Amino acid sequence: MFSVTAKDLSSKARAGILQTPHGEIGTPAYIIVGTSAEVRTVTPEDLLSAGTQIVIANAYHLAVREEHEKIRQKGGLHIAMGWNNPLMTDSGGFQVFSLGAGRVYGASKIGFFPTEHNPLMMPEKSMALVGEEGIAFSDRERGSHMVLTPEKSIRIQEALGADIIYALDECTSPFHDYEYTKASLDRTHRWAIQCLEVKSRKDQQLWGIIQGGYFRDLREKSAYFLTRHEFEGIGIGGAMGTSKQHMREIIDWIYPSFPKNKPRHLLGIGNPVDILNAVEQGIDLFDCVIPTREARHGSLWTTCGRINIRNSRFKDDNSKIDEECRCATCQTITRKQLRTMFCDGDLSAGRLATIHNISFFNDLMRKIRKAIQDSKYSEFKAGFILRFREANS
RNA sequence: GCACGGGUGGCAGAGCGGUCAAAUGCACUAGACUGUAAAUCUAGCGCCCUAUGGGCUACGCAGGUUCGAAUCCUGCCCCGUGCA
Repeated sequence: MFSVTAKDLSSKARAGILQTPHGEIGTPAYIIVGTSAEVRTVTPEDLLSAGTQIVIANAYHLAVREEHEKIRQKGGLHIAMGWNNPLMTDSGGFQVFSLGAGRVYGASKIGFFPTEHNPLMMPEKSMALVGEEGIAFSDRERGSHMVLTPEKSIRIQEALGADIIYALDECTSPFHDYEYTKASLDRTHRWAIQCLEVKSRKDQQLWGIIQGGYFRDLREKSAYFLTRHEFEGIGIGGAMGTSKQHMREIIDWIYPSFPKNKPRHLLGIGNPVDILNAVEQGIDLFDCVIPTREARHGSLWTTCGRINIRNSRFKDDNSKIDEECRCATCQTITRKQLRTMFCDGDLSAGRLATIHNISFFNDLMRKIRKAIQDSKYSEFKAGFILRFREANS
């Protein structure tokens, strides 16, 4: 199912091929996020022409309004989305964080947290409550309520029918102390086993997720545990500490447990620099909302750094968004034109920006693969970052 | 001509004696966004300074009342509606 095809000589970076019933994925790869069975603003044709290899949708968001049943009746996610290429679904475990601590404190997976607050002391503000059996989600505004158990998550993901599915986990946050994170980790492991036991479709790969926050022994324990069960791929999830250095350490801690022949997915990461660093640490897969969300918000990624296309300095800029980019957007429109569209509230601006950003990230991964195959990864990385940051500052 | 109603920051539109450099929305200027409750959110938006504070000029124009006026009074100039 996964094979390494090339290794960089001066780092842990590797290139490989991940096989699925809907096609192969060359790794390192970027998984484009399509939470609700669509990548916002963009068509499957757009995705393909932007070099997309694989898309990830979300079990919670598709099940909270019973959408997964309709998708099952249609014949599955591939058909419902019009995407006859590799697909992945997330279990819903991340929503413990995003609808809990993330929502209550506006926190993200990496970075500063106001540690004087502890979401455990304010459970009424959270939309996700965790118990031994599973997660209880409630949305008072929308009046929705649902319970996600390991088995339920698998059933939903089997109804959706993605090529790769995830075991239900609990994504903790840096708010949680060692004791909580440890208890949560043991629970996530029990859930992971339940998912393995309950899984019935043979055409889907089940992957497990390493948790443990920024606690070395917990991360090592989790990595050891998960890699010794029959998961076909390994996700690295949860709180990544409060700095990029912490994330780096976490990956280093768990690296010794990684089986060489299984793909490693750093969930929810990230931006180009994070990716370049993590690839060097042996990571194969990434996914993040950055390309799509930021595109809709007017942030465009280029080889010379990120730009906000709405800035007035692009008012008369007749150059391409990125001179090196070959995406459909860059072939047809200038910075000035795209800015005008954004400022006019033209909805197709979001689509054009999304096409470009997706293309940029897919292209970055393509270059990374090439550099690894040529065993010039460190050189490539240094050159890319130099240019990326130089022009951006 | 008479009678009402109204003239507020780039625009729309609150305020109707002090807490008003003036609500709110739009526009504008920046910023944020890392397993998507995000086509969203945050901040700034009269001028100047020794800038989590201080000064100056402002609510059609010109006067007046008052300790104090965008807010009250008088005249003038515009705009809308009705009646001649």
